[in-house]
Amino acid sequence: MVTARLTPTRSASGRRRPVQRRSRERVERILSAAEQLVVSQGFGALGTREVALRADVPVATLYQYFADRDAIISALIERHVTSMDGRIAAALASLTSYSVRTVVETTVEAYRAAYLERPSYVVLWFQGRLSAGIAAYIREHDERLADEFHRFATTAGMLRPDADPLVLRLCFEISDRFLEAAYRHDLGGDDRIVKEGVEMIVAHLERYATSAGVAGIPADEIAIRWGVS
Amino acid sequence: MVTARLTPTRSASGRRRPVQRRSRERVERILSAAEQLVVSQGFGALGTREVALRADVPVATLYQYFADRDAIISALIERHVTSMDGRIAAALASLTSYSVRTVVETTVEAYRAAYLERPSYVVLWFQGRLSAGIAAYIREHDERLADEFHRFATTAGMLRPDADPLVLRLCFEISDRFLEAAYRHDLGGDDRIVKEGVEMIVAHLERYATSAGVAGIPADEIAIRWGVS
Amino acid sequence: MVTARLTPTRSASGRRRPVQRRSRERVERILSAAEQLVVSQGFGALGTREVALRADVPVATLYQYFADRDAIISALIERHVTSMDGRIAAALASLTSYSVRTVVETTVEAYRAAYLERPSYVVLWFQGRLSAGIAAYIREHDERLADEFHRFATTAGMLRPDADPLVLRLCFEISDRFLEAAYRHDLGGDDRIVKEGVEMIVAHLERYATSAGVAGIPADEIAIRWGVS
Amino acid sequence: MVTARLTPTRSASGRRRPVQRRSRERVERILSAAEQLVVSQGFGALGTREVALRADVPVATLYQYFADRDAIISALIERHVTSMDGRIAAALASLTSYSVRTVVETTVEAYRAAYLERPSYVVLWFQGRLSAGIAAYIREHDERLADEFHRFATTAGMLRPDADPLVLRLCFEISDRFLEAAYRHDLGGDDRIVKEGVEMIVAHLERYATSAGVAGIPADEIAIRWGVS
DNA sequence: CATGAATGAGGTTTCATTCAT
DNA sequence: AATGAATGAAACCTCATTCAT
Repeated sequence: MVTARLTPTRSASGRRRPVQRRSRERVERILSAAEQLVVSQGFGALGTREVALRADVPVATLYQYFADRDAIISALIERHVTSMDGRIAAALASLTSYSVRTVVETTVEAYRAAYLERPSYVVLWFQGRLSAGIAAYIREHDERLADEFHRFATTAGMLRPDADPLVLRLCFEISDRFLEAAYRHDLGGDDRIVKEGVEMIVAHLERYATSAGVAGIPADEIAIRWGVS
Repeated sequence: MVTARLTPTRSASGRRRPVQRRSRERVERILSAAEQLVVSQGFGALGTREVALRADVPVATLYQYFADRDAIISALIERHVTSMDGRIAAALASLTSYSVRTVVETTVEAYRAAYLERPSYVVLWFQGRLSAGIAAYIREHDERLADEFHRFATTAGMLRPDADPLVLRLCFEISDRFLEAAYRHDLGGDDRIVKEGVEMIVAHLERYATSAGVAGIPADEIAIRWGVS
Repeated sequence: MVTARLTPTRSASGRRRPVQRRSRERVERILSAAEQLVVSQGFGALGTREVALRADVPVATLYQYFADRDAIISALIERHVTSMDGRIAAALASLTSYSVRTVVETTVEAYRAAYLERPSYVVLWFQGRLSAGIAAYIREHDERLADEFHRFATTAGMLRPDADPLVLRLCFEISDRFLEAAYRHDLGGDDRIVKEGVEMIVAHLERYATSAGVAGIPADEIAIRWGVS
Repeated sequence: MVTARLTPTRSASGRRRPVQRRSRERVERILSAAEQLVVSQGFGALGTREVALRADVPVATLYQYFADRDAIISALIERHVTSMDGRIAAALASLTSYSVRTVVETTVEAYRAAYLERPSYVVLWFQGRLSAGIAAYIREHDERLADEFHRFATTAGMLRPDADPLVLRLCFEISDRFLEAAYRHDLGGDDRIVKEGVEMIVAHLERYATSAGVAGIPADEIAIRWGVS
């Protein structure tokens, strides 16, 4: 875990101190190097020596910022998760009409935009999930996100009140997978696969939707807003 | 890759030579040890030393049967794939009526039966997919299987002739995933997840099905048989 | 070695400068932390990081007060030696009658009192003796102390003038050892071992003693005083 | 701990197999290197890298013979202890008359002979005693040896039956120490120190001796023999 | 004077693989 | 064919120390 002192604090004068800026840059460089490595060689290749080499810092310096090798992986994942959550929240908040289809499509679009910007995402997401603690972290996050969707969709009246949260969790799992498949061979993402996947998800969710949830609910008629936690 | 000499060849006399039988047993022991290890400790723990220890053979002896560590993993996967393919073929061959639903359900049931017998499957399948060459192997196999399904289903008249093979490939991907989700926390497989997943796949495939493919075609009306390759 | 600036010097005004007082406190804190560490974890655990942590000063700050890690150990030992010498001097100065037995017993008692107050002593003494320079320092000190005893005892007429200084040095060595043995398992010191040891030393020294040295010489008949160096 | 297979076993033909001889030589080389290192630089310098360098084997090879760094230290100590015990037993077995003095002098002579042959002994003995498990091992060994002496001496009628075993333990401790002192500066051992030390021990033990134990008991009048365990 | 940050050097251990027999 | 022994390469991590501020 990145140590707290790296969180951007401002000195009394209001300027960031250069030392802190340098630290920040280094953490960035290290994480970028790690990401690059994971993406090109797989998670197994993420060794301290290699990361340090690519980040152009001495190995010992890694330990200034990260407790151990796992902490680097954690930070990598965390960074992605946070970024992803932000993108989804922003995308959903800007919708004017909420239907199962618009919500699903918008969410998928948010992922696609992220993938476009950072192709490392898929690799991180899929391979990171395997090792011990990380797996738990990602899974919990995904389930939390799915449950948030469930709460939002039922409260907003898109899904019937008795819709099982498990359904949404499954939809997240499956979306993960078709997205992975879509981006596996094609850095831009195979449009046909995405389209098929979205149809599958939308069709499935509409089984649990209210008629308003199918037709769409104007944003101003919804009391609850996404991500206003 | 298992070295060629292990493929069951018969000596001039027509009897297997005892040495070969011993070799065969050893390969089995090694692969079983490897599988046991992967399942209990994860793929990272599959080291030559450990495998040899559990198989009760000297480490150096591994190299009599396998070119290198990766070859052990490959053989492990290959063994599973072959076993899985056989199970699916047998299950489908015994159907009396072929519909999208019965074919999907039967296939999924075949997987479930295999998982029940060999819980190692999920681990092997999901974690093995990560490292380099293995990933390619599994993916190719899955695509070949999906394409075989496509050929079978269109030839048999279950799917419309213009159904995109890609649709079936996607269904395989997604089935993989909901099965993984179902078996992740529950060694017996979460029935609700499996049911949801099957419904999603069936509903999606029926979009591309003929009416006969939805209703079911008697086995004796189908010219082509599954697995008679 | 503690840097010179820490020797209590007075500024021109005759008052200690507050900065120096702070330094002094810090040195104390550092040494206490080091001692605590050595006693609880052994000498091997005396690392800069750990000492700094326990002393609650930044690691780099250690180097304001000590040239390097060894200097901390040296200071630790020095502090003990000085304290020990003071205790012995005080104890001996208060004797009213000087005989081989009273001197030995009093000296041993002084050690015991010190051990009682600072159980760290044994650890410091025995383990510290190993590394390079420290060993020499302690040995020299012990020999100087033994020689001082020799000078005192012969001048005072307790030992015969021709008694070999080597005998006293040996007695110091051996006392060290039986004390270590006595305190090894027993924080209070095993009385039986101490008693045996004292008897052994006294008996041995009396071989070289004058008859007055065995019987005891009143303090006011002795021209030389201990510790008036 | 050296693995069992290194114990000199003979093959069916009665010849040592060359492979085993080579292993044996390597273990010797490693232990000698370690010993040399400990003696010249102290125990702290006993690092795997350094030992391997001096033994002229790759670092990884150390782990063929020793489980870890500590195992090397253990083997070093064990080797010395075994050798020492043998020497003492041999020396005592050859005595024709047993008195407190002859037994003490003979034992000390055995130590001296060992020191002469292997000057590393003192260092090993004294410094090894500090780290964790080794300390316990040596101490226990010493106490066992002392108790064996006690049993032998009381059974043989040299010491009074009520002599406290603790007395002998203390004598061992102290002998250790005066020997250390004697050999500290002088590779041949300072004769005067040894002489003083022996006198001190003999004098002390004679306090607990029978008159026969002082005068000497002919070997053939003693039922029990040393080291015939 | 004080210190956060940086780092070269080294620590021990494991690994997959090869080779001599 | 079988294997005990050997090993280069790399793994992660810690340490005492210095330096720029």
